[in-house]
Amino acid sequence: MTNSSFSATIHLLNAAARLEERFAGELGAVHGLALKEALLLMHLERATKQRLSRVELAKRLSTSPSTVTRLTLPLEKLGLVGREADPRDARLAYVVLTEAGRRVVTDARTTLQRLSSDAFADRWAEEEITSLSGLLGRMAADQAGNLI
Amino acid sequence: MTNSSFSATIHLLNAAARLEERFAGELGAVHGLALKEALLLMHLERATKQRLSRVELAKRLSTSPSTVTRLTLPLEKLGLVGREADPRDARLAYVVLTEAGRRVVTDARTTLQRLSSDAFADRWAEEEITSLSGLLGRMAADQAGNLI
DNA sequence: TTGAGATGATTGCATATGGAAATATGTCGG
DNA sequence: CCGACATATTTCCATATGCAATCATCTCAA
Repeated sequence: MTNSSFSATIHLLNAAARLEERFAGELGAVHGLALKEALLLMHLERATKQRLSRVELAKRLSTSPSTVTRLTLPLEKLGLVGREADPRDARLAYVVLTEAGRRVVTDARTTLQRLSSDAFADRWAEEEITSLSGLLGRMAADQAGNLI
Repeated sequence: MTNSSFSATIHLLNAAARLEERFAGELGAVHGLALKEALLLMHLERATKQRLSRVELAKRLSTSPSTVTRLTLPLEKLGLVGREADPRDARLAYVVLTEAGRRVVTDARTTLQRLSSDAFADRWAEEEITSLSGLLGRMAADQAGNLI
């Protein structure tokens, strides 16, 4: 008997790698955004005041604070995000979604939704997708600030 | 109503990122292997004659041929894999698992199984994990040479 | 109030990775 | 057989990323 946790893990890593590969190309071609940049904007969109500290973004993206710093640089130059200080804590440098950023993230999400639908288009019943989504969602049950 | 494909996709990417982060540390500490190196060895172990061409490995790992070339270099120096030519096609440079590689991959898989079990330890019923594994496996149904 | 330790952000450095180019070899039609 | 095109591998180059060090600021206890 094969360890089912192991089996799920291997399948999960494989599926994610394939999806990322598949998404990166089209998302970049359509919006000039990397997948992680789109996810970053989506986190901002969903946050209170549409802003988050860099450390908080790093946690939600499962990446390092330094990566967030470098990820936001080009987005700031493009005017998709801005920078805000916290009056109570001068260490914080919030990343805040701009009006232009709101437009871009809306479009990018539409593209991601289409790509997602395509990925499940064949051989999948709606209830199977819902079941999969629910189970995967449970893996993030302990996590704050989920996108969905 | 939220697009369930989109929801599943977002959860999938998030779950994979968290698992990779979690696994990388311990796998490296225990065996000195990166997650992708362990997966590479596992693919070889499962293949006919325990060998695969670099292009085939790239497909199965969802990475580029150049990455496979560089991934195998240190593994070869460690004696975990070797190189074999194909008598019929001089372009091919098979990556073949060595006896030392077999031992290492057995140990690494044991570690991965333990880490996987830990990841699902709480809040998960066996049948839920099996269901998740089955659904994720369907996402790879079109793929040749699956690990599981 | 003050000093020790914690936290947020950035930067330097080393490593990882993809894509294009270069090279070698194979295949196929004429 | 020959040339055009395809395929496998490697290398070059640019980019991406994590970690450790650094700096600034905050918190808390004495």
